[in-house]
Amino acid sequence: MSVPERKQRERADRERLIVATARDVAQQQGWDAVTIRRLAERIDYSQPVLYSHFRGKREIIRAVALDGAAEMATALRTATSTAGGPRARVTALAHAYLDFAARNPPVYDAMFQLDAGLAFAHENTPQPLRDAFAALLESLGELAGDGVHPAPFAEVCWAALHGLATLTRARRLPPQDTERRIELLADRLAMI
Amino acid sequence: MSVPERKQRERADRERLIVATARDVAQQQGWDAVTIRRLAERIDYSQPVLYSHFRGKREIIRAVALDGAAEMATALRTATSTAGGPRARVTALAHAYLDFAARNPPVYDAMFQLDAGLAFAHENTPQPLRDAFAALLESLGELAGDGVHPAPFAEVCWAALHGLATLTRARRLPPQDTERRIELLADRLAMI
DNA sequence: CTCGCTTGTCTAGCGCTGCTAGGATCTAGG
DNA sequence: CCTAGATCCTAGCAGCGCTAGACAAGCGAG
Repeated sequence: MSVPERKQRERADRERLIVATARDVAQQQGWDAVTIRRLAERIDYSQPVLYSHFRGKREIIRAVALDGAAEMATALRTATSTAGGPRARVTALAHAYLDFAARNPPVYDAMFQLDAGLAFAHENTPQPLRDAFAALLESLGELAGDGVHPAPFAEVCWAALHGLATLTRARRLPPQDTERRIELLADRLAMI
Repeated sequence: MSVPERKQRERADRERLIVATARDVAQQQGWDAVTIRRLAERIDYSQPVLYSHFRGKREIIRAVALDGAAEMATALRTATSTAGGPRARVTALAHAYLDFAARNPPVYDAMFQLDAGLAFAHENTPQPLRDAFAALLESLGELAGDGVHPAPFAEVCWAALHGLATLTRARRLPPQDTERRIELLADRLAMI
């Protein structure tokens, strides 16, 4: 292996380490605790090293969001693939979605709430995000019914799931009725 | 008027000025630009004066949220009161809700996104928030249908509206199809 | 009217943040 | 071994939330 190749690989490793550390700190103490200084101390480098990888905190959040999108896409696909009919698929999808949001709040925020310079359904939407949304569309679009455009339909379903996820976590909705809400959503939106 | 009364009134005036200034700055430049220092400079007082009114930034956000909740409640009631049937009422409500969110992003964030120590459906939920949610329930609950609990139903509707509002503003959903999404939501959720 | 006290306000400061300039150090190639 | 360049760190700026302690204004008592 040539020397520049090794250097490049080490650099990529360190970049992954930064992103993983950021995600870890965010998971433990929230995004506010993710400071460049703290990350630098955690990985035993000085601050300017981090700035040589990422332009700022926004770009780190962005990197975490892209990682999370890939994870979520596989989680959704796994959940729907093992379900029987369309009705079971949509509830499985809803459970998987809300479960991911509940288990990884900072990652979910990075993907959908924080300002990480991310735009969806746009020409320069990064691939992992496109893929995660595709995973949603796959299961939801098939339930749109005759004469209903699958895309806006899936968007509304997604919005409902997103609303349930964020309002529950922000303690704007009591968490105990989640199951009933999912069933209700499936009944109405995904009526077969 | 007695002297302590006058002092108390002046103090209340100043408190309203602080909240109004915070809302103004947030509307113009976002919540990140709302710093105690900046607010103090804007109202020509020093920082400790602000801390004599509010324990910190959280409490200021909270005050803005409560103001906004009262505003939203009247906006929703106005919109639904002038609509004819249930179907017209739910679309009017959806439009009013999304309109409020689009016109007052920082206020909406203070109410539903930011950590302002606010909890809904809780014993110590402040009155304006209870009232805003009551305004939502009024119009949405009547569409639940037979054998469906109105409260969870209204919560799901609310979650869908919240999802549309936040995802659109965060540029996760393209804004141009909003009208179609509202119609779709009304068709499915509020089918009569 | 004057004195002491409460109440209100400000100045100054601590520790933290994101971010950057410029110097030190280490490495690879000649 | 010696030099050029890449790499990294020390040190610093401006701004943040928040607070301690100094200071002034206004009140009631004598």
